[in-house]
Amino acid sequence: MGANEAKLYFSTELLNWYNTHKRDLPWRRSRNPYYIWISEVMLQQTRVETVIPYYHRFIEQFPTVEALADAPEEQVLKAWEGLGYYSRARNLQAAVREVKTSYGGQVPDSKEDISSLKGVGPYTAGAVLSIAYNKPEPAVDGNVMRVLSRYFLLRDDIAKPSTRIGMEKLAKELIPEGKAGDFNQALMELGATVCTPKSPHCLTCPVMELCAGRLEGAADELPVKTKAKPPRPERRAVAYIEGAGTESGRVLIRQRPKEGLLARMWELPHVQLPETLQASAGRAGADADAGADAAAMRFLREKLEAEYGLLVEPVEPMMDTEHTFSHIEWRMRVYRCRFAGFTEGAAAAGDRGGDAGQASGEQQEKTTFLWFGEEELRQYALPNVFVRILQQAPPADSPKS
DNA sequence: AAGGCGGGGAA
DNA sequence: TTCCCAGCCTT
Repeated sequence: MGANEAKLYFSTELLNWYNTHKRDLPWRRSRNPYYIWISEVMLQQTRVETVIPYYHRFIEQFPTVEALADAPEEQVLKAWEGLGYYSRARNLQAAVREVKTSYGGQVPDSKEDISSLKGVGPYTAGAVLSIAYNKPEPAVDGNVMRVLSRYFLLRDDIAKPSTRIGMEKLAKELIPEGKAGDFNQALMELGATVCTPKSPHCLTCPVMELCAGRLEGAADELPVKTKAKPPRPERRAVAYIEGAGTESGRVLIRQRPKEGLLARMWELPHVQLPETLQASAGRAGADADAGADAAAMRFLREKLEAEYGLLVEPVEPMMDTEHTFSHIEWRMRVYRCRFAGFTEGAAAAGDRGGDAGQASGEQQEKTTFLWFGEEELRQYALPNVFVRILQQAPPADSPKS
């Protein structure tokens, strides 16, 4: 069996299989390059089932390049709330604005032009070019690398950039004449539904007869991929600050800095506890933690005042929760706090949000605080971990039992 | 080349 | 629990 024969068999059978087995996905009902692009960005590191509702809402809210380009960033971030990797949303809008101003609103159809857009890497460029324009460009993602690793018995570490380059070369050779869009999608579809990471469904695979990985009994060990480092744990004390008087029923939130983790998202104020306070905070309500809670509450109060001129009086622990990022694990304890104002020099939080100057760090950007209630729910984007806390926390004005 | 950057579903 | 998902960007 020659190598070329195995390749032709692979492409032919895969394409035939796709034509009868492809899922009916929203973005497959359109050839609009803008819609394809939106879907591809949302699908980066995110599952199809998760993306579908976001996709519908997003194209309804921003139906054209122009609509997204002209929208306030706050609104775009809100539409992305819960999807994660929020730089995708900011990069997408920046790129769409570039398309509006430099490309007359038309999504570029050349590799060079589309690759110059923010957030458009090798995969997304190939996906849009092939699916929307049927250009013979490879679109190599995790699915494709897994499928090719198994079928061609490639033991290269797919975590290495050099491996992806090789896969792209191979994938491009496999594209049947005039069928780039369908073939690339077929490759990913096979990886998503048949050639799965664990226990692949080889018996229903359209190319199992010549799959070198299966014939070698190595399908389960492929692809080779170096393990990621485990996330580093961080203990954090969160301030659940209830409003009083005209702000009754609301909770104080702040906006994160414009760069870095969860950039420009809103959240409950929180501080990382120093190592000396990290060890003991573990189980809410346990007597043994009373001292640790007292120390954590004191640290929380002092830190918020020093950093933001925010005066609070922590009252008691409310709940514990964890949130794991790719590289950090937040172990959080939420403390109910009484609001006691801002120090002189730090503007009070108002309906429109007030700037609170930071006592330390002359070059740091100012932090905006505001009272978050029912009316603000639709406007401000919060990471899921804080949405969960707010949902579980009892209403601020409800009597405690 | 390595690390930052979310969140959730599947096994 | 562990893995990894239709990846990209910065250093």
